[in-house]
Amino acid sequence: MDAFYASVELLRYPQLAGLPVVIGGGRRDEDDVLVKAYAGRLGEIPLAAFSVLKDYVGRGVITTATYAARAFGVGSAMGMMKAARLCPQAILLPVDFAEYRRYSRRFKEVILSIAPVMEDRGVDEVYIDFTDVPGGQREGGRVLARLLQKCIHDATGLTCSIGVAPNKLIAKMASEFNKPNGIAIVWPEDLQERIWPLACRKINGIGPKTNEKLHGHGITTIGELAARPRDWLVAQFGKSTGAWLHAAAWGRDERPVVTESEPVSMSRETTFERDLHAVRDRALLGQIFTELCQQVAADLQRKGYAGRTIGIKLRYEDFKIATRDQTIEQPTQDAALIRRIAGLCLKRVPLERRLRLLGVRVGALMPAQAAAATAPPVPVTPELF
DNA sequence: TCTGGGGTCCTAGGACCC
DNA sequence: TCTGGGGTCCTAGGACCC
Repeated sequence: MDAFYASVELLRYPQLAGLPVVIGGGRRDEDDVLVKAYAGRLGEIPLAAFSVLKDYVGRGVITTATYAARAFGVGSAMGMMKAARLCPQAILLPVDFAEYRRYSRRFKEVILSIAPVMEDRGVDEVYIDFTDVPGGQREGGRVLARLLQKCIHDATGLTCSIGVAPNKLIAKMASEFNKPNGIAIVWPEDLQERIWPLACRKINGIGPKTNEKLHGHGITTIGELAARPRDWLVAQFGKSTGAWLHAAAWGRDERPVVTESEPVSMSRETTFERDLHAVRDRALLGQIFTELCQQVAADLQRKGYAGRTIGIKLRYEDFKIATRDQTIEQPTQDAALIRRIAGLCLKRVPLERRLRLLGVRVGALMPAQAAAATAPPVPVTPELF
């Protein structure tokens, strides 16, 4: 989906069309301020709904920016304070995940009604297997892609960009070619001309670290990566990553479109308004800790899962991360038990430095029903003879 | 001007068992 | 008395993605 969160907000507030708008989480000033520059131009937007980026205080990051805001160099994952310097006049809207999820469900329903083999990749992205969809091969998939775009737009008012290719790896790259509201068809024989000139970073799975390492070896483009012998890549990056890098550069990817999966873990975490100290802010930390446990437990219960591995995550003021976890006998979804085990984890981690973030995680999940079936029988008081 | 939240997967060492 | 592999589980950290 194109600029998904921002596009949903533009449906709600059409008078923002063409203006720089950013969607950001985190905290804002108590009093949301409407900047004078926009006074009179925005009609009936409730003042409480938004503020202006330059008035933001806090530690949030941008989740989405409209194309008008992107023109100022503002982009996702950028700190709000930095974005405010680049584009102080941008309208700032708080995130409304519930609303985005509603639109997410809607566009996925549309896709499923047309092409039932769909893999969920988060709130705004999916893989679709065109192979067995009637007409899915016409014009290399362009006809079906156009149909999907039209049906999604009719149902939601939103635009999306679609890449069609022989596998997920190339399709993902192709989907970026003609954003927004674009379609790109990439054939196997297009590899050299359309994929090899791209930066390695465009490969889904090559992040900042691998990219840096590749740069260190003088490898910038996918074509340069493809030129390296497989054995050399294995020697540099290890058996698994090396082989994968080679395959990816040559456009090879056999992963199926996975239509169903079970969650592995659920977690809640929060970044504090200010860094907290384990001793000096003990009461506040304890309260936040308990709330996180309650939230995870509620998530587990609502979704019908229980887990055996309880863990915590700390981020220190210097941004270093520490995790601890402990596995228990029986899966649980109980807030008090999670709190108790997480408390034990907390005792095993250094607490001298101040903390920026605290998180609680439950892993090794299984459906709560299955978990109940594995529970040992309730002990019976032995009869006394 | 400091950098969110919720996930998945991989690696590597150690414990433990056969 | 000393020495084998193989397999699974647990734990901590890290890379990456949306």
